[in-house]
Amino acid sequence: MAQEKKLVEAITSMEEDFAQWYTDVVKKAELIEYSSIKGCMIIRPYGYAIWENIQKQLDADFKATGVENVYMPLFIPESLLQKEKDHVEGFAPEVAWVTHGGNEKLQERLCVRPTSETLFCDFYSNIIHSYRDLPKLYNQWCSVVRWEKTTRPFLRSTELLWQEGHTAHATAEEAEERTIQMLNVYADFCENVLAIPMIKGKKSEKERFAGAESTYTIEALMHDGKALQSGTSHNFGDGFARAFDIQYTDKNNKLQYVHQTSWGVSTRIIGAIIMVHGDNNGLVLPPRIAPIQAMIIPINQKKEGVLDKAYEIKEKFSSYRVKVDDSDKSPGWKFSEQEMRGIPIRIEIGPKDIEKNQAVIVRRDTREKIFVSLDEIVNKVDEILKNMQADMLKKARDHRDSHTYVAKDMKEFEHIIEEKPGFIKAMWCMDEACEMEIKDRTGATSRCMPFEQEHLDDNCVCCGKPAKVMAYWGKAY
RNA sequence: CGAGGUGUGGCUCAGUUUGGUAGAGCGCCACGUUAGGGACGUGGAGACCGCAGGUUCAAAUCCUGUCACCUCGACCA
Repeated sequence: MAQEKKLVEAITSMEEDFAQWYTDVVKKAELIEYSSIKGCMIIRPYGYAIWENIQKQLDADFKATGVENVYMPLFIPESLLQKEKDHVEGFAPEVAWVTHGGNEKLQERLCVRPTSETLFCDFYSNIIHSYRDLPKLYNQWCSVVRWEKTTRPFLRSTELLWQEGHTAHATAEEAEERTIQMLNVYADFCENVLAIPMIKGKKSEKERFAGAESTYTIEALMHDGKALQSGTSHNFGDGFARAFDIQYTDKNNKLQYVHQTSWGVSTRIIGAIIMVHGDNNGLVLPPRIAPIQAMIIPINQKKEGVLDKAYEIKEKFSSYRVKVDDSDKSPGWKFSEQEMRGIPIRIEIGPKDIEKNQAVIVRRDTREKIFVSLDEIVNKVDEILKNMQADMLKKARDHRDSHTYVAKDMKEFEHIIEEKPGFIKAMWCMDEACEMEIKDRTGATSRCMPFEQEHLDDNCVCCGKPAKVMAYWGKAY
């Protein structure tokens, strides 16, 4: 990486300033434009196309498990938000309030939804009466607003696009099953489509969602060694049902509370794609999510026949997302542009190639140049896209694994945090005091208690008392 | 919300110390020549210097206030 020749001067190198690198990539790849409202970004066509691909594939995954889409209101009356105590306390500091309609002051303030649990609960309390009405498996694609103090494109914005699934079940077991099922849907999607390996696990009490009985998470490691919570799935038990009075009559004619779940991923996941796969020349998109999978770049396109050949090649790729860059820029410009935007494959076609009935294919991630006969180009591109998808996941996994450390006492823990950014695996007594102390001393938070447990030691990394669990720790976005 | 920093054509910045009425590079537009890693020439458009007051004959420059953005903390998905 360090000795790699830097071709795009417009992007600050990661090693120099990771935060600036991120901002440069986001801007130069034309994913977003800053708007005049703090924390609200304009998602440009290329950035939105990535989100649309995420939506398309995740939505199909949800529906395959029986989920249906709905749409809930943007506003929540204050009284409704107040119904579940923990929930309000968790979200009240960061909600935006509507106080006036036109010039009239409202009788009751409305909050712009920071999340829609309360709306779904209110809705469910009206439509669920019998065990025959269960389960309810609803999801909505929408945006929510959280008045954040510090914001960054995709990672933390005031308004964010996401999906929130909300389900209601007859039994606790069924709710727990659904919670884990959706977490797996997310993790599989991230690995298979986004080429981002995830640590699946349970959040500590402290990190748990406001109002939830348990929160599960998928955690990814970014290139700079910081962790990113990339999706969550919550089991609410019957807490919300009791607060909102969501009851049904069971087979024995007894009144029961429903058990609920909610789960979401947001545009934040785009931040993960950038920070896991990107390099000093810009974005690198996994082929399965890339809005453009291959860009055909004609060389000397004014020369007769070159552009025609480029379009002719494009025609061969009807089932792929392929474009021709026929703009009036120089080839070098187009190369840089293709790299900044993370387009997985570049197909160069010029007079010399046409003579030999070939094209030059260049992989975005490895920059490998491959000369291929035009007769075999579709198969070759297909093969490269598949390899690239697999290689990117492997590379990300290797990076994560080589940046995951074990700490057995606080001295080790502090040393690792100082010297080697990444995940730290450490045993924990599950006492919140230790969690707080670790945060105070190192800045690291508990990321999750992974499903895949390991016994590293008998004692808690912090207090030395008997440990109950192995947890992942790290500095997080 | 605390500490520090920055606001000047679309972008990056010079000019501010010592007030005299705004400059460069890139980008943009037109024409021509080019074309295998951000091409070149010629011509052109584009800024009431973040905003609001104040001092002064005169303010990008000095004073007061305010807003926005960035970095680092605290808080949070």
